[in-house]
Amino acid sequence: MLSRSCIYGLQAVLYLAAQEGNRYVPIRQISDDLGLSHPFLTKVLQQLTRKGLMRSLKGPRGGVALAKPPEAVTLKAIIEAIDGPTRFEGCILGIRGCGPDNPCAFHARWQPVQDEIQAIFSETSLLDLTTPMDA
Amino acid sequence: MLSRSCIYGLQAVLYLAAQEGNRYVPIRQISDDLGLSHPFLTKVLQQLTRKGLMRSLKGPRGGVALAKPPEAVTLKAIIEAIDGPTRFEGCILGIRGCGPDNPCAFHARWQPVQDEIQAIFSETSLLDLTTPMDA
DNA sequence: GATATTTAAGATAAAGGAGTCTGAAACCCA
DNA sequence: TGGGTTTCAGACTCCTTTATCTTAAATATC
Repeated sequence: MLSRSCIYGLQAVLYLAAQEGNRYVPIRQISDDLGLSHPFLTKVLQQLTRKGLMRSLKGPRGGVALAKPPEAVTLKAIIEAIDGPTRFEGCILGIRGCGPDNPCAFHARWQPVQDEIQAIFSETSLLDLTTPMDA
Repeated sequence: MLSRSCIYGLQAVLYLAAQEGNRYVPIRQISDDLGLSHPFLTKVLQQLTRKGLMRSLKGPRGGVALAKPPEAVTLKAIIEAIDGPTRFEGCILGIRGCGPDNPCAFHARWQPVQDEIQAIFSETSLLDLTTPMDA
């Protein structure tokens, strides 16, 4: 449903959001703590850095950090930066020409679910996932 | 979200469900009408035949047909036959150890959406998609 | 029975994602 | 200034999915 790259990226930014302060954290520390491949996670996080979602610093005491406060970063922003914008858009059955003008048979039933998926990713910030829900 | 194989399979069974009667339809006719690759669609439909969701007949006037009436076949059955059962299950963030006992931070928010996705695929039959919704 | 038609099955090829490796660049610290 | 640390960039490998090709098997029609 989400690519592995995307899952790694989300886990990493949630890890960063849970850190005290906003200091640089080495990718090695993140990959070790989350049990992910270090070279591959590095590749994924480079995408986030290039898109301006993270800052990075080379050298000792370097690493990666969030570019914005956790409440200003949505899951959607991370997902789109890694998987691209088309992940949850378009006709799920891939029917040619299906759209608002010419909806396929499944369109009316699926649209509400699709809207809900989009909404939950758009509205959930990293902060939401680092504080208890019943707060 | 769904594999291409799965999308092809769904389009094909919906095509069959929309046919008058339940006669055999050549895969070539389906692939031509839907604009899909014939050899690849053949491979996909073979999986459905092996799983008992379709019947097939070789030779002239042969082809494929639904094994059961359209109201007895759910989208879920098709999806599981092609993509396997794990498509919409498990933690969407791939967090280790996430489950009902030890839910991750996103679990409570995502679960209702996941349940809804499962429900719509389980409850929608091929017949539902060949008759107008407001019937 | 002969022939044309259609699916079945297996091997094979192409493409993309996942993952690794190496060297370079930047940076801190002594 | 020198050395160790860490990200960056690119090339490279591996695996799964997608797609094609070829041959065999089955069947209707003549």
